[in-house]
Amino acid sequence: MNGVFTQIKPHKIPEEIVHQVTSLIKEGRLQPGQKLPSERALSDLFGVGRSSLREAINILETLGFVETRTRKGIFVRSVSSSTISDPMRVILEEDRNTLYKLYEMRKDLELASAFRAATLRKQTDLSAIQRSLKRMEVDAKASRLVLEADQDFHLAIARATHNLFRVHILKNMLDLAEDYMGLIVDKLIEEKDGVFDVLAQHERIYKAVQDKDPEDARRQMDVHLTWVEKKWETFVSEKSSPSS
Amino acid sequence: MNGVFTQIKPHKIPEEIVHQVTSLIKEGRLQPGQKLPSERALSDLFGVGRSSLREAINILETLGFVETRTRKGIFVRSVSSSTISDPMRVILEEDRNTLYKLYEMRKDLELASAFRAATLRKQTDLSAIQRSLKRMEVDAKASRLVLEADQDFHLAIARATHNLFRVHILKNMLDLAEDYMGLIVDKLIEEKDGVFDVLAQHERIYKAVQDKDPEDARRQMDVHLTWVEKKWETFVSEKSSPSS
DNA sequence: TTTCGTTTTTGGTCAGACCAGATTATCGAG
DNA sequence: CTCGATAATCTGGTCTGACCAAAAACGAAA
Repeated sequence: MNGVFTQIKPHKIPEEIVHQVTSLIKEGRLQPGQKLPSERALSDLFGVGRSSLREAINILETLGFVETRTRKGIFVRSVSSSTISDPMRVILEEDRNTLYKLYEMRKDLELASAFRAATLRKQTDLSAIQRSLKRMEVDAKASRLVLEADQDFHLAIARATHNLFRVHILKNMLDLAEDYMGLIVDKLIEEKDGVFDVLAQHERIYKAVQDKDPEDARRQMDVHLTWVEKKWETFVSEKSSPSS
Repeated sequence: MNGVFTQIKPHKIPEEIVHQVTSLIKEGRLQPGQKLPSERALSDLFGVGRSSLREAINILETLGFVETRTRKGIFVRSVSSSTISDPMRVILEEDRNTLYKLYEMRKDLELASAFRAATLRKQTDLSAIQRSLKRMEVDAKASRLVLEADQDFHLAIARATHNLFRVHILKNMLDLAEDYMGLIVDKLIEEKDGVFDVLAQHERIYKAVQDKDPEDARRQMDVHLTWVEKKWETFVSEKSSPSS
């Protein structure tokens, strides 16, 4: 029965206002740069108290739809890129040092994935993994960016556990990592034969999964991710103290 | 020169509050699920008017950091909520049988948590864990619901790893499980001396963490979660085929 | 101990007030 | 009639106090 019924929520006033205004903006009836009436006027127009109106404006502002300039007015923002605020992102933005915590979690997650994949993998999973290996090899030899193929591999492992949640969470973390580490992965892998080291590690993981050896799969995954971590650390420390 | 200068903005009160609260969450001083003081109390604590406080809460809510439940209070959300839990909910709603996949993931997560906690735990963490043990014992003897104390224990373990993401994601999963399993945990534990079995298992985990024995901590956590899983399975099968 | 009704608390909302800049209106000097 | 200084007005930001309805906490009766 669960999930059949839609939540009935008492429509709060600010939310209602937010809905109206965003609709107007989306329809183009409110143009970017346009100045809205004053708070007092708006609260009259909507027939609500000023506090409720202000709360609505606050929401609209943090959503990026409008911008209030003190003592000047409320303006419709031009570049209202639908920024879906993700608290994880906010935290990462404020403090880059939490990145390695994220990596730590990812590592735990992937060790477990490798372990389970080694037991649960089917033939189609193996093919998918192999395809990602091939792709990386091709990209590497063409000295092209390898990041996508790398993500493909890791996601393929997660998929081999036939657990959707695992795939979702991993994907989420990979996205976050990509956004905040940038192309660092590519950079630190590309140097010299880094790519081929990675490739070899991937292949060992694949082998263990293929051989249905959970312990080894986990170990190889550990080796791989730890290797990357080390590379990353030296890369960062070189950057921060370029004592060349 | 661009990007060198920081924007000087007249510090508006709500923004200041938002900053403080997000910092507290990031530092882990505000835990996911935790209830904040009431609006009136908070406005006193911050020394601002209730309207300013409310605007701050509104911003925090649209940013996804807190959640206000009307007439119940303001609660800290797990930072993974928006990004991770929504897709998970969809999956669960579509197919209830995926619940055990969720449990599988949780298990992986917690095994890793126990492992790391055994290394990283500090004295204060041990106290916190012990407190949750005590609480469960008291609740059990008073034959009251034990679910909260149980969650407390598992969250305390996660906290002992000093990894914000781990705590938030676990909390998220616990909430999901609670929503879709209901009070099943309590039901299947309450029968006979199930509670005290659980308590004993918890204590063994605690012991391993205290003794800084990662391998054993993981093993004990495995034993515990597998035990619960088994209980759950028999419970479900009895329910679905009540051949009494 | 349990149950049921009362009091308190909580978030949601409104009205009115004050402040300090920004805007605009006003009006006298040139 | 123009220009510029001054005053009235408007704006967003903030505070206080009040009321409502539902939830939670409390307490008395069973």
